[in-house]
Amino acid sequence: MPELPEVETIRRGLSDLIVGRKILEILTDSPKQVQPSLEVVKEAVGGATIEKVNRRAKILQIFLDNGQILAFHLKLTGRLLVRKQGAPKDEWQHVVFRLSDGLELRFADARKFGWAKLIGGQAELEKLLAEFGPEPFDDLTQEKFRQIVQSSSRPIKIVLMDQQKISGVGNIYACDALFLAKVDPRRPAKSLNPEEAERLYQALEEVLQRGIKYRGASDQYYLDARGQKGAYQEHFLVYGKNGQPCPGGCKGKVKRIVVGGRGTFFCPTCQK
DNA sequence: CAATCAACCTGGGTGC
DNA sequence: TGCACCCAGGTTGATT
Repeated sequence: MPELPEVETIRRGLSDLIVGRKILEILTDSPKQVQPSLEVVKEAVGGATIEKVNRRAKILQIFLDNGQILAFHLKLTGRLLVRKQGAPKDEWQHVVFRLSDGLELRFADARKFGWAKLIGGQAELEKLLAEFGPEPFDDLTQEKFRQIVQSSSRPIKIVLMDQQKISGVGNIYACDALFLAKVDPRRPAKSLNPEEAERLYQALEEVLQRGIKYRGASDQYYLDARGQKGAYQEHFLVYGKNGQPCPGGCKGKVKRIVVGGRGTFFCPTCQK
């Protein structure tokens, strides 16, 4: 999916484009993706005005003036696009929120794994978000990171991507952070010494920051709220670079292995 | 408790 | 062209 940098880029776009607009109607050909049900959501959000757009972990939240919240998870291939009414239909467009001022918020999703969920209020939202670990750039301090790393014997890459331990990190940024920190993705997390843990913490924040700076990675499906591609894919360190020369200049090649069932890219020479 | 795997669905790429 | 097969930014739930 969209990982933290992609979801954050979408959030910023949505914040600029849809705050202050009213939701008029919802149209869908994929009602399963609208929860708890299309009827309930239609009833709850119809006529409500959008007040703000937040992000926590990989979840976007659209706050409405009636106290309810629309939460979205884009999973692997979800897009949230703001278009003018009448603009050409978007690829894989499945849920359309008709807005005031002739706009539409379109939820497109090739694989239909993503969802839009109605949240009744602040308490329910907090309950949903409580299952996520600390947020990079916020409450994920270096000290907290070190504790998380020390408390698991699972492969470090799995721990980085475990949303209950740390929020927002997916496959791309986990691979690149581990390369930047020169840590082998298969290492048991608790085997990292304090110096390695600190290096990985810095590397993680660095690659996430780059992701945001380049407005996300448009490997295949990701687009921002305006339908624009990001550019981080042009700056991948090792992600997707199987067989290519190590970007660290060690004369080795990037290798693809499987860790926890996910394709994992790393340099066996540089990453110890 | 941890590891593994299937499932949710669809599309793109590759090789025969 | 067709078809089989593999891979995919995520997460959940069942099984071992």
